[in-house]
This record gives sequence, C-alpha cells and structure tokens, in this order.
Amino acid sequence: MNAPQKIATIADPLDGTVGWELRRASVAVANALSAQIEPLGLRTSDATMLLLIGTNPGSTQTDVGRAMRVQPANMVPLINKLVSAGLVERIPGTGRALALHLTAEGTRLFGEVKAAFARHEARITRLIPKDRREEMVETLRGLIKAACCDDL
Amino acid sequence: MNAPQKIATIADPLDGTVGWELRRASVAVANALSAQIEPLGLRTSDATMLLLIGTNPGSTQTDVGRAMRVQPANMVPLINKLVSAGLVERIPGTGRALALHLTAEGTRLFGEVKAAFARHEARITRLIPKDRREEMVETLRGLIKAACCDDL
DNA sequence: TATTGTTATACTCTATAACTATA
DNA sequence: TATAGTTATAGAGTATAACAATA
Repeated sequence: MNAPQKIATIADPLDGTVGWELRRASVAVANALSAQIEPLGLRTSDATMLLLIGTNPGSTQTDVGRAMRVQPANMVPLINKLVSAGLVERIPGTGRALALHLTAEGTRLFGEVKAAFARHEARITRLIPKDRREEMVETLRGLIKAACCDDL
Repeated sequence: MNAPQKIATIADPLDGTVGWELRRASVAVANALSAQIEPLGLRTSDATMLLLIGTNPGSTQTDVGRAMRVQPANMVPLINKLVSAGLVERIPGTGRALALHLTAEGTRLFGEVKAAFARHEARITRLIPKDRREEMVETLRGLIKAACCDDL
C-alpha cells in the first residue's frame, strides 16, 4: 500500500535561534573542511597544525596550541602523531622550548594543506557575497569578544 | 624589573576566515548558554531535552534525537539520566515506541529551563541588532543547506 | 519487513592535576 | 619563580555494528 512514510517531526523551539543555527552551521562547515582535508590522509586538527607550523617555522607547541585554542597538555599527543608520521621535527630551542619545523615531507603536505584550505574558503566564498561575509565575521567576532568579557 | 611579559603570538592564517570565526563564536555562545543552564544542575544537552519534551509531550527518543541531531543509540544514556533524576517518564506507546513525558519535577524545571534559554537569547539579542540577526540566521541556514546538498 | 529502542564499543575532543626541565 | 613540556586520567560527544521487540 506504500503509505507516504510519515517522519514524525516535533515542534522545535531552537529553530531559528542564533545559538542553534550557529552550532549547526559550524558543524556543517567543519564537515565540509574535513572533506577537503581527508584525501590527504589527515584530520582537520593535523592539517591546521601543519598550516600553523609551516607558516611559523620554529614556533613552539604552546604557540600553536594557543592559536588553535588547544591546551598544552592536549597538544602533546597531537604533535607526537605528526612527528611519528615524519611530518614535523622538534628541535631544542631556548629554555625547555622545542622549536617545531616541517620535514621535507611535511613541507610537501603543507602545500597541499594550503590548497585544501583555499578550496574550502573558495566554496564558502561562492555561497556568501563578500560584503555579507565581512559583516558576518564582524558579528561573530562581536560575540566572541563579548563572551571573553563575560558580557554574553 | 618587570619586563612587559612577552606572549609569543604567531601569524594565524585562520584569523578572519568564516569557518574559524564561526567555530569560535559557536563555542563562545555555547559556553554562554551553559553558564545560564548550569545553576539548574543540568547540562545543556539535558536542558535541551527537557525543552523539547516539555514542548512536545509524548514524543519519542528518536523524535527528540532527530531534533537535536543525536543518534538514537546515543539518546539512550541521555534519557536514562533524566529518568533516573525523576524528571522524565517513559510511557509505552504504539509499537515499540516509548512516549516521553515530564514528571511534576520535570515540569517545574522545564519552566526554569525555558527562562534560562530566554535569558540567553536576550543577551544575544542585546548584542546584535534585529536586522543583522535575521540576516545572519539566513546566511547560516544557507551554509547548512549547502552542506546538506554537498554543495559546500 | 520497517521502525524503535538497546547494548557494547571505540575514537575524538576537552579539562584538570601533578609532575619534570630549564632559564 | 616562571615558562615549556609531559604524563595520566576522566568526562562528554559521536559513530558504528549487532541485536531485540513490535506493528
């Protein structure tokens, strides 16, 4: 008889709220980025570290973690993975600091990572006109700033 | 001598990109919501379930999970927690479905949860003018839609 | 057979405390 | 003492596979 399959949908008070749509969009965009990165055999976090280290040779784990909002303790296994994969080297620096540098293979992947991020950004750019995009970033930064100052 | 403490900052290619600012804002807003919810002794996920069940008495775990984008398997321990806390009851419905209802205590908390969400929304509203807010939600939904259709 | 619910499991991300090493 | 790094651990969130119960 094939009745039109009924998918129960319930009233959703979250629908249309800034917080909820923000979360969903954040997940959607993260997934889209992941799809660009995955073919390189990397996680988004791996690719982000390569991007930051390649852009800032000699920076420390703490530096990179600060940029990614990842705590030093949580950076250890992440960087270890990159070192094991032969993409990054830790070179003793001043104090106890370890300067991070890309290996030859890491440098090659860095190029591909940059390209993947660029493709990702281009896809977003295609969907959101420039002025809207800038206005949105401005608004998002307002929210971030307010949260920092406990005003949110 | 108190030299101005130097915090090493590195060049950040992510800075100003839609994806990164989106993620940071999403985290910031989620933390702000959490701060409103925490005094009730609940996690954001708990409060969201109460909100959805209270708004839709008799809905099933699958229904609620669909609205929250949580898979059925992962809803089990979440609902169990609410049942253990005496906030929600599972009442046998048609088929194997279990209709979810708030207990008296759950109903009381539901009121507080609604108020907490309202305060949260009001704080965001205070920061973003209405027209900007609507435009942003529209843009966010565009991103979500595009990701659904593999256009992102 | 399709839907709902459940169990078990594993992986990622995050947070914290306690510790070591170096200037 | 302050900074960088490390270790261990615990919790939340998420994903999948396999299974049971019911219309």
